[in-house]
Amino acid sequence: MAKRKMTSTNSINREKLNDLCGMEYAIDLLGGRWKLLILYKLENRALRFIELKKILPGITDRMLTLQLRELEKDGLLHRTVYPEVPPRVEYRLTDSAEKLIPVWKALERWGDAHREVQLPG
Amino acid sequence: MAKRKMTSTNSINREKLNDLCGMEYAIDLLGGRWKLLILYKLENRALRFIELKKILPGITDRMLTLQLRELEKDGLLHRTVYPEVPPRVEYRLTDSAEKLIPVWKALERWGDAHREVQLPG
DNA sequence: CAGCATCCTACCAGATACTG
DNA sequence: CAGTATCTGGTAGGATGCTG
Repeated sequence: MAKRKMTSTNSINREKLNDLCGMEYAIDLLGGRWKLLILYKLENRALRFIELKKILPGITDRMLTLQLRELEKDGLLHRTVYPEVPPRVEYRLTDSAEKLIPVWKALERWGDAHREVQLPG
Repeated sequence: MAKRKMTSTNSINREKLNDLCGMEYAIDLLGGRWKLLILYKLENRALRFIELKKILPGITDRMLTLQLRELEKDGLLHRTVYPEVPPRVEYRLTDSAEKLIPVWKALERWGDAHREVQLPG
């Protein structure tokens, strides 16, 4: 089978979509180190580039830019540029992305619970 | 901040756990191309190595082995070896992993729905 | 069957410098 | 402020061959 790229820095091959179940599709769009985390931080609020950078520990400008661009392209983020000086750009969730809120809420709860089990005390 | 490895082929740095929210912890454990998919395929059934390989399109022996070992180490899979010839090894979800079922169910539904929106027709 | 060992490469992602 | 451009190393992950 043809190699399907799957990293945080790629978008899905549109021609291969019919081969994928919803899970694989979702993993393709959200997989990687930063994407889910970025969406999660944008829950119920728009944030600027620099604000995102502050609350995403260790991300570089480059990676943040790349991830934001892909999330935008995949219909998960809105990017709004305000024609001001200095420039201001805000990112917020699309309706599609907001439907993911229950998913990451559940994932977060699980993470907290599982961590307790694995690291008691 | 110290670089925190985050790939499908590493386990979390236990000393850094206090810095992480449940989300980051969960992403660390489940991130990457295969892990969530493997767990998903094991829902409600135990599978053998070769069976997993068949239903995971494109995975290599090497990657499947690596991912299974990490999932086992992180407390998400049970590995049962039956002392037979030829050898038989079965993998099944732990209780912790079973608590993730609602997460990937929701993710799967979202993937299906989002794909419809992005690719009408 | 269920893997491990080895080798190899593409490319992810960090560091740094620069720009409108 | 909100990004690009460029260079680079590390590693994810593929191919192949072998073993208990």
